[in-house]
Order: sequence, then structure tokens, then C-alpha cells
Amino acid sequence: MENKAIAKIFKLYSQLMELFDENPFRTKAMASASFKIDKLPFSAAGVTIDQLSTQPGIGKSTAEKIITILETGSFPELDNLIAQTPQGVLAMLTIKGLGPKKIRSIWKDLGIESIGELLYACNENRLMEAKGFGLKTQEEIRKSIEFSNANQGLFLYAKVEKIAATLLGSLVSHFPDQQHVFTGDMRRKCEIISSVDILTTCSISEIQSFLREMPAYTAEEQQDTAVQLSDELGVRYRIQTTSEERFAIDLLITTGSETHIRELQTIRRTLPTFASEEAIYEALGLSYIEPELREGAGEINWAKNGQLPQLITYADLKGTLHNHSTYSDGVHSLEQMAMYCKDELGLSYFGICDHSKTAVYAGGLSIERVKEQWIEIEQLNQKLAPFRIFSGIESDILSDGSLDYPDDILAKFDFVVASIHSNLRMDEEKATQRLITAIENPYTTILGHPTGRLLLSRPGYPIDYKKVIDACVANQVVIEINANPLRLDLDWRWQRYALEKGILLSINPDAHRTEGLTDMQYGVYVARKGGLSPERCLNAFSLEEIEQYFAKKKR
DNA sequence: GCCGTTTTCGGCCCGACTGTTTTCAGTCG
Repeated sequence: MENKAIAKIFKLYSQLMELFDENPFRTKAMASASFKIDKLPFSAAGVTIDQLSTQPGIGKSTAEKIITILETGSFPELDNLIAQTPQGVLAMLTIKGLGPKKIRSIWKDLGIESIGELLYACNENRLMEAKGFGLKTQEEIRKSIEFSNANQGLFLYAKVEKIAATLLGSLVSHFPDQQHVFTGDMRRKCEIISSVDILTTCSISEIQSFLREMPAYTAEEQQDTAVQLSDELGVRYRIQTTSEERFAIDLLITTGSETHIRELQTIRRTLPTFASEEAIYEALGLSYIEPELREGAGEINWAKNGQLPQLITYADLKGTLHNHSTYSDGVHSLEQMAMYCKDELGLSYFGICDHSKTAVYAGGLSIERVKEQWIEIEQLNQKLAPFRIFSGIESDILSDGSLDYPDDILAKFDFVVASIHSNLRMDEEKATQRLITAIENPYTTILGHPTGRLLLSRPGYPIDYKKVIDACVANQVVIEINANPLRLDLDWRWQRYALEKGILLSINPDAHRTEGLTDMQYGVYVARKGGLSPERCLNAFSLEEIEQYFAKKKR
């Protein structure tokens, strides 16, 4: 089991302790243990109980619980609290804006034990009756439940990717002589997946007998040429069968999107059958369109006129900007992060952007710490040359749009990523103005995660995209594509507008540990959806080019 | 529950923001 999963279990334990009104100090100790476990620079599964209990914030009792979790998946005290909590009350913990204290009141005072009942109570104006609740809280909770309901059955691409590969892999090993590929949303690399679609040349009866050997999947629906199934996580799958002859055309049609296919059909009502997708596009008078681009957002006109962009690939990335280290809330040290980029990823530069001083909860850097980091960067740059570490900062954009350090400090960074982390509840006008003020700051190099969204979990503040992008153009500010699979923010749907305006984008992993650096792959997927080519991507610049870019920006 | 010690008991304790209060509790990043 990974540290993150163990940390989640302790988080749940501390939430339940709070729900049951246990000693707040013990509760806090568990919450802090969760945090500490998540930030351990080694796997808890690989060390002894003594090594665990010498870690700060992890005592003997917590270490024992960790061991029990590794052996059994849980521990008795937690099981006991779970047994006393109705399923629906447990589920309330996932609703934004609702913490254990409020849930306790909802459960114990109003007798509400499920999210369905809770929504009903909001609509009936009954939540306001409970102490500590008012109209606004009730509205927030109602909105939050509706947001979460709308996301039922949807999964992050990154979460589905590995489990979907298992099913595809089984098909391949069962039927090595047949063709099996992802199609649909998976093949178009959509950031949110509602169904994992697979196209296969197996017959339907072969698929049926194959599935009988796979008890982990439940059949949902049988059709003549397809089966739908689901797994224990609730991920839905659709396996579509086809013939060798129709493979390419069925691949094209099932890949979609629906809009893209409809637009193709306006060129020729019945799409022709050829041996490859390339040949089909060619017969329609189009150059080949990469699956990621097939969203009906102008790509057919590009293909008609030979204007398709050369889409960026992972191999085009020469470096990485916006990453964290143990200076703030990262797991690995500056040197470990840089070395990983140099030796494991073969990159030629690394940008460090730890949190700025306002982000106290994340160990944001005081000016003194910033200066210490600059000294270490200088030493490492001598040691690692020609590899280069760029000194950056992820500066909080404060409520009035200003940045987090005085100008003389901001001026000394190689580059500055400006992001919003606090006071997220804003209307569109306020959010847009706050961002524009930050964009107009002469020290801002990159605008970090423009909307603050967390996919399937938090919508992000509303912004006027055009105004924000136009301001970036006017002030030569790069927009980040935050590649964390929960963010993928800037949304690819706005990339095409940004690129038309001549903007540069940067695929930033926002890594808090070495493993997080390869999240850049998810950024590449959505960047391709948005039509990004390497020459318009800041971290696809060579070391010399980006040095010049930063130097010019600073002038 | 963890930690550190004037060492086995007593103190621990993000801070801003919001909404609900009318001085503070709960939630979040």
C-alpha cells in the first residue's frame, strides 16, 4: 500500500474522531500523522516500526496502526467508528464546505442520515433550523451536493488509465492474434471519462466467454455487437466488436467525438471504408487528424486547409517549471528533484517554485528562506552544470491582486509563477480583476492554475477567460497548463483562443515529489487537445532559448 | 496521541475567511 492510501485512512480516522467529539488533541494528532505520512520521503511499507516511530509526528501508537493497516487494510479503532456511522453520513464527508462538526449537527440534531435526505432538507429550507446554519450555508451545501451528483459515474483520466489498461492487457494476452484498442473518450484523452471504450476484432461470443473468466467485472448490458460492463469501483466499460475489414472505420466512428463525426458526414454522408484512418481522411480530402483534436472545434477546417498544428509530444519537453521541494510542502529536496530531472527524465533544466510566505499551511518561504534557497541553487548549478536550476517562486496572488514579496525580492527570481490559493469564493468580476492585477505586475512570468478548479471536486472560481487571456497577451505573461490530473487548468477548450492571440503556454507538473514530475504527460494530452505545438510551449524551449526568454522578460 | 522535559506529565494549538453570531465556530488551502 502506498503512503497516500495510508494517509487517507488516518485522515478518515481523524474526521470520524471529530465527528464523535473525541479529544481534540488526539484528533489533531491523527490529522497531523496523516499529513506526515503523506510527506514521508520513503515508502512506509518498506521500513520497520522503529523507523516509523522516530519520524516527527509519528509515535509508537501511530506506527503500530500503520503496520496494522499494511497487514489488514485498516485498524480496530477505525473499524469501530465506521461501524457506528451510517453509510450516508460517511458519504457527507466528501461534500465541500461540510466538515465533521456540521455533519454531526445534521446527523444528531436533524436526524439526517444520507446525502439524498440532506438535499431534500436544503430544498425544504429545513437546514436553517439547525444551530450554526443559515441561508448561505444551506445554499452552499445544496450547490455542493448538486455538483457532486452531476459527477456521479465520472472518473479522472489519470485514475482510470491504469485500471483500464488491465482489462485491455487481459484481452491482448487472451487473444494475441486479434486487434484491441482504446477508443472513444479514452483515445481522445479526455480529462474526464464516463466510459472506457474498447474496440476489438474478437467476436461477441469470444468476448462473452472471456468475461466469464473475469469475475471482477459485472455485465450491464448485451447488444449484438457490444457489451457493457462495470467494475467494483463503478467504472463503466463498453467493448465493441468489429471485423478486420471494418476496423479502421469503426475505430474512427467510435473514437468520435459525435460532433467531429457529424462534421465529417457533412463532407460525405456515408463515411468510406478503408484499411486505415489516414486513408479515410484522405478520401474526404483531409489530412490525418490526431484523435485528441477530434472535438469539432475547428480541426476539420484546419485539416482541409493544411493548417493542422504539429502537436506537442512528451519528448518535446526540455525542462520543467513550477515544482516544489522540502523548502515548502514538497516531499523531496531541491537536489533530489533536480537530479531526478537531470538523470531520470533527461531534461536540461528545472524550475523550483516553492510556496510564498502567505501560504503558511504549506510552509511558504520567508524572505530569509528564499535567500537561503538562492544560495543552494547557485551551488547546485555549479555542481550540475550544464544542467540548470532556475530560481522561481509560486507567489500567492493576494486578495487585492498584489504579489507576496516586495519588488526588490521579486526582481531577483529568474521567474515568478503567480497563483491564487486563498479566498477562492469570488464572483467573476472580482476574480477576473484580481487575476488581471497580478498579470499586470511586471514580475509575473507565468499565471498559475488560472481558475483553481479541482476536477470532479471543486468547480473553481468563475473568470472572464477572454479578458484574462487578453491581459496575458498585453503583458507577455505565459499561461500555465497545470498538469496535475486533478487540475488540467487552463482548460484545453480555451487554449485555442489563447493560441490564436499568440500566447505562450507552459506545461507545469506542480510536482511535490519526484514521481509527480511525470504528471507532465497529462498536461501534454490536454495540450494536444488544445492544439499546442512545441514552439508555443515555454518548457519545450531549449536551455539557451529559455534563458534568453527569462532575461528578456526581466528587462 | 505526540513531544520534550525543569524527563512520565502537561501543554500542544496555522490563519484567513465566512457565516452566524453579537464574540465565535467551522472549514479550507
